[in-house]
Amino acid sequence: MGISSTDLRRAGLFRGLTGCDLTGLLAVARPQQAAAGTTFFLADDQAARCYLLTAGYVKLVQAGLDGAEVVVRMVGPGEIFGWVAVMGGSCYPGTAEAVTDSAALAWDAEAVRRAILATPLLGLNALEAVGRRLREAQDRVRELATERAERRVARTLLRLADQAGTSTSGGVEIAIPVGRQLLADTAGATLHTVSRILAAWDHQGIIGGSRQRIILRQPDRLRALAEDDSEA
Amino acid sequence: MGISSTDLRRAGLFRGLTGCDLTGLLAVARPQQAAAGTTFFLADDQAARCYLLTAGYVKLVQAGLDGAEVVVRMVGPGEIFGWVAVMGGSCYPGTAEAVTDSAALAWDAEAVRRAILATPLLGLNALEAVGRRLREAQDRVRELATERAERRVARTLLRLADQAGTSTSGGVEIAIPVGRQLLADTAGATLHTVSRILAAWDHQGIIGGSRQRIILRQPDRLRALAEDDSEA
DNA sequence: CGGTTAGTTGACGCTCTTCAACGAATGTGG
DNA sequence: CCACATTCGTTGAAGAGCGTCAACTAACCG
Repeated sequence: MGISSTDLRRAGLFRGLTGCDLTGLLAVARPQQAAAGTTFFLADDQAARCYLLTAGYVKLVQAGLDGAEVVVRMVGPGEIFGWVAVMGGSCYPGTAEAVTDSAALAWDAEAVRRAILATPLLGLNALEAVGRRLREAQDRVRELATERAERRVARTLLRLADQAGTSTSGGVEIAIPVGRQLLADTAGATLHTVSRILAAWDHQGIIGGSRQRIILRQPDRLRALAEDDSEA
Repeated sequence: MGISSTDLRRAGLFRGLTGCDLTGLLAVARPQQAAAGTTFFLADDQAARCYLLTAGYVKLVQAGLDGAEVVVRMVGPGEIFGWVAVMGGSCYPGTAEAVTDSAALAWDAEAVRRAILATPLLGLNALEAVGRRLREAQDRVRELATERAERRVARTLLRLADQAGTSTSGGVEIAIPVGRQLLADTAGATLHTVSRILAAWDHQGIIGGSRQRIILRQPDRLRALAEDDSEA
């Protein structure tokens, strides 16, 4: 079950690259695994490698001064992580912890620099990927600054569904084990607030699920909560 | 008062480029001005150009659903803006409004793509610049999610001082006209909360200044407020 | 000197956090 | 298969922070 070049081509990062380029990149990549709960790297580690997630889900977590955790990003298959610190030659700003059993390809910082210099299109693609993430981060800044918890949680659920949703008969199920704490750390709220909000939505039939599992039964109503100015 | 290649070289974006590359880039750049209060581009405009600020200060603003504004970033001389939207071929996510009279160099989206393909190092530099932005944005996400208003305002002031501070006898003066509203939009708070916080600091001699002008009289105490877990 | 913009300050109340206790689901070892 | 510890989730009550409303003062500008 090796990783083929066609797998790689599917990742946006490698769009437009020649087969030759891809095999060259594969040759210097190191496969790496992380079981659920373990990490690819820790915050403040010297950034030595950057990653392309091939399977599983990884959360990038930053710790606040008082121990509060914030999920900066959820990474899904085909997405890259750890690139920013590597390009800047600094330390990783957060910890990359596998939420499910995960697999990734890792490249050394120097190998990536060489690859971009040799294949400028790769740099262009990376720039686009990092740019998209910058945009997402800026959107979250706006949301945290202006919107209230309920709406942020709604958005968080929709994003997760977008990233890891599988359509079932009863609605869209999020294929990642999502606990209240994780949701809270992602939405910028406390476990308690999230629990209350979800309980209310559950009673209204908007969502369902059980421990660590969430099903969006009425995504439209969630979308309304996330975007509308008035209530439903 | 044209812009020389040495000016450009000072901007991190062009580090390591040859004089030949630089003159080529200069040849396709269009100088553009914006008086204080006017804009380089508006949110939801089709992203046609990206910019390198050569003089002045520009704020990138996103508007929330209810009309609340959030300052996503303050841009100073030598920094680039508008790149993310251009690379993604999408619309600008926010408005770029000059806070002081400003000047910039603008490049067409296609020219930038060509330049990066021709000069991969430029792509590498851009990737690093965008990466730094991403990191800053993620830091702000963490701050907004975990810290309270007072600390966020302290950080905002320190950042502004870092970016546009001039040392004077009485302390570090921020060389940008900073109103309470701007500060609030940047820190993620309301005008009123900011006013109260600054009034308190003023009484304690931590800061000073007058209308639209702020002087950090005791930057160390501000730093303590921004970073320490306990109070002063 | 009026008009306008920027800033201050008080009172009130809504969200959300905090503190605390409880209930429910999962896994483990006997 | 059942007692057990552990993790996860729920729910109530109290209070803090900060947003909102409102009124007022001070500075700037023709």
